[in-house]
Formats: sequence, C-alpha cells, structure tokens
Amino acid sequence: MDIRTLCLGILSLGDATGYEIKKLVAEGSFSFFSEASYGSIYPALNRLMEEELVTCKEMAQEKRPDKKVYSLTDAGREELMQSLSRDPGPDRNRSEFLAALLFAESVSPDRVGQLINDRISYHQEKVQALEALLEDEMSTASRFVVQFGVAVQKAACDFLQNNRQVFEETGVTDANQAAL
Amino acid sequence: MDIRTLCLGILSLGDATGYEIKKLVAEGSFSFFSEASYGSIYPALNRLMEEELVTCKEMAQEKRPDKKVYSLTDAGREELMQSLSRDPGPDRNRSEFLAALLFAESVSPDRVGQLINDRISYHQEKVQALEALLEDEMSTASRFVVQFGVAVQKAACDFLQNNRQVFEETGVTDANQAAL
DNA sequence: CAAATATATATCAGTCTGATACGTGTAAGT
DNA sequence: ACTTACACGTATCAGACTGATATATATTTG
Repeated sequence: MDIRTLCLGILSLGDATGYEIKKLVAEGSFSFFSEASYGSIYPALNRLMEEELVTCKEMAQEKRPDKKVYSLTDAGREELMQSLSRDPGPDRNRSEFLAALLFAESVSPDRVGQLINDRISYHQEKVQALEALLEDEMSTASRFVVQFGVAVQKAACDFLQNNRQVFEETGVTDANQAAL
Repeated sequence: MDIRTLCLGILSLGDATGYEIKKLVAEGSFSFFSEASYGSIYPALNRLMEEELVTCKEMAQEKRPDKKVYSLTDAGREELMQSLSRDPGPDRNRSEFLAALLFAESVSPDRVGQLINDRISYHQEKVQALEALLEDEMSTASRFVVQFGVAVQKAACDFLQNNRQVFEETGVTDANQAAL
C-alpha cells in the first residue's frame, strides 16, 4: 500500500494533520503493519489536494505553528474504496535480527545467545505497547488488528524461548542434532 | 539491513551470482525476512567490487550469457563482521491486508469475510512453502530461521480462524461486543 | 535554569522497488 | 509442428520512500 492510499485510509477514520498521521503510523494501531516518514506524508497530502481527493483547513493557532487539517472529499472516499476493492498485496516482513542470526552463526557463536536475549525483550516490549493500546476504546477492526499483532509477537517470543537451545550445544555433530 | 550487507552475508555462505542472490532472497530461507530487487543487487555488487570487499570470476558459458560469480574477500568478511556486531534494527512489517481490514470495515462489511478467507489461504501456502524448504539439508541457523517463519505464519493463521467471528455479527452493539 | 521533548510543516540526498529491456534454451500446451 | 511460457543471466531507470535535517515555539523534566 502506497503512502497516498494509507493517508486516504487514515483520513477516512477522521480528519487529521500530517503530523497526526505520522504519529498514528509510528505509535498507534497502525504501527504494527505500516510505516511512513514525513518525507512521504507531506508530498502525498499535497498531491491528494491537487487531485481534489482531500480538502484542507488551515487552522491558525496561537503560540503554535499553523495546523493544516485534512479531510476526505467524496471523490477521495470513492478512490479509497477503489483501492480497497483490489486484492491486498503480500506481506513484507523484514528482520535484521533473523539475517544477523543466519550470518553470525559461523562467525561468532557467542553472539547468538545475546542476540536472542535482546530479541525476546524486544518482542515483550512490543506486546506491552500493543496491550497498552487495547486499554483505550477503539473500533472492532482496530482491536482485531492490534490483537493480531499481540498474537504474532507472542508467537515469535515463544518460539525463541522454546527453540534457542539448538544453538547452545557447541560443536554439536549432525548425529547429535538429529537425536534432539 | 541494506542490500549491500545482505549481499555480503549471502556471499559469506557461499559464492553466488547476482541472479542466484535474487533467487535466494525471493524463494529461499531468506524469503521470510528480506527482499531485494535486481535494481539494488547489481549496483550493490558493483560497489562491493570497487570497495574490494568481493571479487568476481567471469564464467563464459556456452549457449548462456556469461556468469559473474562473486566471492567474499577477507576485507569483505571483516566488513560483514563489523556490520553484524551492531545491534540489529527493529523489524519492519508491512501488511496491506491489515490496512485493508481497518479501512474496509465501515465501507463494505461483506468484504471482510472474503479478505479473511483469502488471508488464511495465504498463510497456509506460506507455511507449506517454508515446510518444503525444511526437507532439504540446511545449517542449524537456517533451519531455526525457517522454523521461526513457520511458527509466526501458523500463529497468524490461527488468530484469523479463532477471531474472525468478531466481524460476523452484523449490527452488533458495544454492549454485545463487551459480552463476547 | 538548561536540556529535552512535543507540536507542526517542509525539503533532500541517497536507497530501493517494480518494470522493462535484451538475448538464448528448454519445457509445456495446443 | 508451432507457439507460448518459463528459466537463465545481466542491466538500467523513473518513481517511491527513508532518515536526517532545518525551522520555530511551548512545555516538561532534571
């Protein structure tokens, strides 16, 4: 999903500024499955303005920079529905951790234990952050998505805890490995 | 992890051509956690050549275009170890499916069931593809990574099967939802 | 009282994707 | 027999996106 469509989707849930969109994507219910930088959000909003898929109200604020609050137009809502009617593309999962694990094994066996410890903490923190989100009110769909995130993070965590011992026996032979 | 480091890592496991690196990343043990296009792999290999972190043997082939088989140099191995000694960055998970679910709810309730059905199939296919990989011989680390992928895909699949009913009761009230 | 954090918009070099081009061999479909 | 698709293999490029940075002020924290 390109950032343009992501912005349309977020605006379909309520008016927002570019800054708020960025926060939602970085910390909110969206954080588990999407990312976007200012460098993509602001140009996307400008383009959506040109295409008249959103409108913008400039809100002068005392003691704050002006806000630009964007709202979806009917054409924007239509465009979003068109996008969502197409089948969603495949997931894209990137993990430096898994890459490091694969490449580090032969290079530095001791590093693996530390890497896994850190990763278990990482997943536990993710779970906590997502569960904190669940305490607020949210739509059925948002709750589903956040709970999905929790389930996946917990599965990752459990796998690491239950399978880390395969790295712990040093100089293990193939025969020994087969026996485990 | 940038593509340059990814190439170094793959070459640390054995010599390869650009084409083979692309295949590994798209279909092999790496497919679960990384991606790379020709448009990033070939320039990365050229740059690694300039930096003398890899060497290249041009293999003339009859009835085939010439192959360029790349190998890691000692400096390349050192550079890889430097990269792996840094803490791995956070995971990056993008899912058009989850985004569509969030945005589609209010727009077209019927679409949700179809979306979830398709997604369950998607995860089941991923599991099968990963389990097929496990039938080949591979290093402890590779096996761990692929099994990690299986665990996560299965968790995603299970969550969808066990929780999809939250979307099925149409016109559900908040009170009803709380009771479930 | 200083430093860090939050609000808010905006730009840009560098990286990466997805598509495309080119050329050949072999397998599958009709 | 013929044509269409796929596998091998290198390479480029427009457009999208990231991560860092700039600018400016208010509030919170140490």
